[in-house]
Amino acid sequence: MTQISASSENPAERRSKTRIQKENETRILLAALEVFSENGFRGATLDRIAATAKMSKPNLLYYFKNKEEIHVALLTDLLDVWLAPLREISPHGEPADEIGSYIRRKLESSRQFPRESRLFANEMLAGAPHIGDFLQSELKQHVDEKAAIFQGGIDERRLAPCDPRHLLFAIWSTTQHYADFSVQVRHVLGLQPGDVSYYEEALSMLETLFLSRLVPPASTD
Amino acid sequence: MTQISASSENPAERRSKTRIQKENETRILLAALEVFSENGFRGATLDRIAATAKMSKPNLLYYFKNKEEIHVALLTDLLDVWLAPLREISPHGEPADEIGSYIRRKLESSRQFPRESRLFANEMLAGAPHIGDFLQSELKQHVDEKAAIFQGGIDERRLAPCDPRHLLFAIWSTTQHYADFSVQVRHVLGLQPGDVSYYEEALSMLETLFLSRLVPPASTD
DNA sequence: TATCATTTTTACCGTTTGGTCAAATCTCTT
DNA sequence: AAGAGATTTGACCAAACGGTAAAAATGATA
Repeated sequence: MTQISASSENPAERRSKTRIQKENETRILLAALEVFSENGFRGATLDRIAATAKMSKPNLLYYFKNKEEIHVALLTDLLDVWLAPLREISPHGEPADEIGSYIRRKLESSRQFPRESRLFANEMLAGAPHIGDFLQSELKQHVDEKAAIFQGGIDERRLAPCDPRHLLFAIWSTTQHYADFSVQVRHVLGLQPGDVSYYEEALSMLETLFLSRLVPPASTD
Repeated sequence: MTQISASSENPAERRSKTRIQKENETRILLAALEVFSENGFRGATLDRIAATAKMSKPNLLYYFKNKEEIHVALLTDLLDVWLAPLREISPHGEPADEIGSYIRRKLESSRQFPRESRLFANEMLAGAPHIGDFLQSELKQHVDEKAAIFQGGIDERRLAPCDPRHLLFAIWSTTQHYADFSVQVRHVLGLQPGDVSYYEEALSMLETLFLSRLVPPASTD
């Protein structure tokens, strides 16, 4: 009895992935992340990705049908990573606590996934051609929801009056900066290329800025 | 990778520039700014730059001897723009005032020169292959100098204890975010593509964050 | 171990890319 | 109006690019 095999041309469509397939797709996505995050979509080449993955270009194209499909696969994975810290903001906690833990999660995410962060940044700089829909719908919804939480905190005078969406922008920018602009950070701090020891100072700074206060009240000496 | 240094041969080096030469160089740099800031160095093509400048490619290469020279010319101009707001920080003012006016200058710079900001961001994401030297020397020097001013403010208890260099990072990231991630900002706020009306809200948020305080002291109800 | 599906390689294709060259055109000065 | 120099163009090139086809090699399994 011949088993009805998954009618397939593209390995990605087959029912169950083989060991080799899983390994190679992982290798390709890892290499692609490296290349796309440095050079953006247009600046990346299949040759470089293939070389980074130590694989021939046709072999790579056996697993992904074209350059864009690799990019989309990466972005899809990325959006989950990007949203995860935001999702955890709770409507029940003290606003200040929620902000603090959100900052810690976002900063940790920058440290753990700097290439993902740069991939995202590259997509933004290019005008978000692939994830515009996500930004308009899913992200906006999440932001509106979490902004409402903070607005509640403002109404209760547990937070200073401000636009909570811009508060989120401030958290995003300051935390992502340490991944996206890590070259600048290291050069300015006089650190070696691989050194990421600045993350502790960064957290300290951001906690002072967001949770405590930077400028003390004017003294009346 | 070639770093910035003053050396060229082409018509750019001739004693005095003709009217046409000045006009065309301006047109080229403007077009190149558009293209490089969206796609980065590797993602940009001479064909697109030439098309944007409404000029044939060989004509373009009559004024700049290659792609890299255009990029370097842009970056050189850019660094002045980037540094200008920082230079103005005075050691004589109240730290809070200096921070406030620096934020306003940086934010205004983001509004006025969003493409320059994105060009800079692209260069960072790519690992600063062309301006690594600038970051390590000139920028670091400026930062150390201005950080010392803020450190003085901290010692006098006019600023909360923090690493002033990270304070600068926070200012850079929050202000530049509105230029670099403007697509995201607009999508989240539900604004139209060309709309930059969010800059007023942005300033208000940043003044609250940096100069006032976000989280009020715990009340003792 | 024979068989079949999966994986990899080799050789290639058409297009785009960065860049050159010489001829043609234009502009400015005299 | 002519000549010199500046500018522009069209025709071209080699390399890099995204991608394809088919054969060869490998792996899994009965």
